[in-house]
Amino acid sequence: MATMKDVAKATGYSTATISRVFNGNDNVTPQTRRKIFKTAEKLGYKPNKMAAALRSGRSKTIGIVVPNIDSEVFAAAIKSMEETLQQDDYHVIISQSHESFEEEIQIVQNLQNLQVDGIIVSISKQTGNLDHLNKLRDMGVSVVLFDRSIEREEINSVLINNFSGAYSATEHLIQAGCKEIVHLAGKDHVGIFHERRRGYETALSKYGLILREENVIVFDQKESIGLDKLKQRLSVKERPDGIFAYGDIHALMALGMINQLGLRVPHDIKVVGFGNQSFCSYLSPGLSSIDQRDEDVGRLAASILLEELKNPQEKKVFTQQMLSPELVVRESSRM
Amino acid sequence: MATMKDVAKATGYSTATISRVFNGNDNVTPQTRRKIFKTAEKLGYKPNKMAAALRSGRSKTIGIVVPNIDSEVFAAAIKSMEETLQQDDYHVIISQSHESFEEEIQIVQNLQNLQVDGIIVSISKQTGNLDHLNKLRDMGVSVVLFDRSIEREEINSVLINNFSGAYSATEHLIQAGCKEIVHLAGKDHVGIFHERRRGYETALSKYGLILREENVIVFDQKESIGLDKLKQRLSVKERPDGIFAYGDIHALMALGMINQLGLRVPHDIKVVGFGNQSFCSYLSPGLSSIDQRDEDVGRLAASILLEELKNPQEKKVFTQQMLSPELVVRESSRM
DNA sequence: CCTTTCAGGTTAATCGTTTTCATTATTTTA
DNA sequence: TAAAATAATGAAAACGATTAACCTGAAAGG
Repeated sequence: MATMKDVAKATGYSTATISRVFNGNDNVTPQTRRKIFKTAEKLGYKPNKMAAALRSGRSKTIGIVVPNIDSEVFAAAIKSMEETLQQDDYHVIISQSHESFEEEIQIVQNLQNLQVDGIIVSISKQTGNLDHLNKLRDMGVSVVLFDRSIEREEINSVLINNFSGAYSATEHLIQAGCKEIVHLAGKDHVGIFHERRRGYETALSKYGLILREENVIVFDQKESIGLDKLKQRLSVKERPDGIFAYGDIHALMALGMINQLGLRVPHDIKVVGFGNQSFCSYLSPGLSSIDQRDEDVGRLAASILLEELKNPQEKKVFTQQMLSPELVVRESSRM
Repeated sequence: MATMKDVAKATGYSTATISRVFNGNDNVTPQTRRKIFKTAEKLGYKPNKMAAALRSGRSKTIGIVVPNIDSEVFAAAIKSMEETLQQDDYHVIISQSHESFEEEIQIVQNLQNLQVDGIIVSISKQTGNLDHLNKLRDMGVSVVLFDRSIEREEINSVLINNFSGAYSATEHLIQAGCKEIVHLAGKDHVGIFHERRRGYETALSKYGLILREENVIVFDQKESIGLDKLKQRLSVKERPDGIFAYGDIHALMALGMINQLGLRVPHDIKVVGFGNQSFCSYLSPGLSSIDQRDEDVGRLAASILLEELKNPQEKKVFTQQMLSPELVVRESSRM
């Protein structure tokens, strides 16, 4: 493998000049530049990024930390992050915390040793504080959170407005004529699920509907208890006429149960999910859902990071963006 | 940030010894080891991987190249690769080729400049030859392909047997009583789709069923033409009683159409998909499907890579693994 | 014609490790 | 007990770039 020295020797220039040529726009004559490029090409010279990273302190590498890579949310966000960062010649290193706070801390450590220039993180459900990230930030590594955060922390973040998403979903059901709406809820200690529940509750009260305890069913795809409760709730005489699920998968499970009970969607009961996963549009009836705009989130997070990397990171300045998710109406909730 | 020198100065040992301590089991007294670890801890010393990489030529980094990160197949495979590699202290760099041969070549170049120790690739649909990968291999970088490959190439690879998967899916439909089975097919120039079609055809002929041209419908979720054709095919008097789709999404679309036409699954027509995506089990009726074992594929590909990294890569020796996918039977194809 | 100025280059130190070779201390062997 | 073998450590040269600081020669200004 040819090195800078080889190119220097071959062209008669010094390595400094070679370096300038390969790093863009310093003071070099166009002719010099051309000559150097040509012989570099001929020698098959490619800059060794490790060496550059070591010397300059900038690795041109960004760490991305997510609970899990599989999961449409994170996969889609990572996709657009990679695309955005790659445009500025950054590479992307991926790690999974598996929803464990400890693993997350370990990973952040590792990434620091790897000299990443920045990291983009979606914190684990167990993450109790952001000390590990703040420490990193203090050491000059840019940090951006996405999808999940912790309130009151002064840190760059790109979130979606789970509250407003849930609110519009519920509002939409109400406007479609639903009077008795069930909410399939996530565990309440998870911030985003809590917000979704709040959105549901607020919409109900705004429209003068009564918030009934039995209409909030905590639901998890790994446990059958939620499904049982739903079945019960749908089997009473005055059964609900709308369901807002905190996730598309849960909406899908509800659809199955509805089907089993011989009810028809949307005629007897209307359903809205959350996430707008790709299968929603291929179901029939199509499942209405809240689009989380994962790719937008990813792109934005990456842009904020790039911005901070370009400009001398002024202390204590941080960006918080909250995207509004969009309701996508399909047949499952039509009047 | 503390460096090796700092630890050396603080302990009185030389950097060589520090290095030995941090790289495991060379000749160092347990006491020395302990002392060094202790002061290293105190100083907050962490080895700089960039420097180590530069000096040793080993970056402890593996590049993963996939067409797209979102897509359950790749996301799941990447997930288990990351988990496997991380156990041996390797990091994972991800790039997307967007199904473009040119991008793929570019990426492989980049990864080489990054001094990755190995790469795991799922080639793009456009990739016509493996010159770029063979070149890399010749330069001492380990290469493993997964999910997709090119016939007759002598290169490490982990694939699933698309033929046998499709065969068992079709066979299963036949054994469930289907006499007239439609195959929703992918474009035939894509290797894996071609194999699936072959599996379908072979099963038919094995069981003495006639292969009718009108029963093979090329289908793409982005075009409506396939769906139209399917509708037509299902609207005739002697309509098909089974559908084997080359993807779960396509099966899902078929289910929608079946629903629309007032037919019942599995009573009037049975359906099997391919991929066993997570939504399959939450549908009702549950969608039978071929499980591609993405996580196994990922884990295996990573293991093969690790193996090769450990042992001096003997030339011209390569491993090819073909996993058999498994049929998962659900209600959509019950008798 | 002499001094500035500045574009275009060069020199050489440096980033933080790994690793070869040499050195010293310790144990084994004959 | 001397010689040989072994174990534990050290000195210093890489690895391949970046970059601060320093040159040089020619154009420009007076």
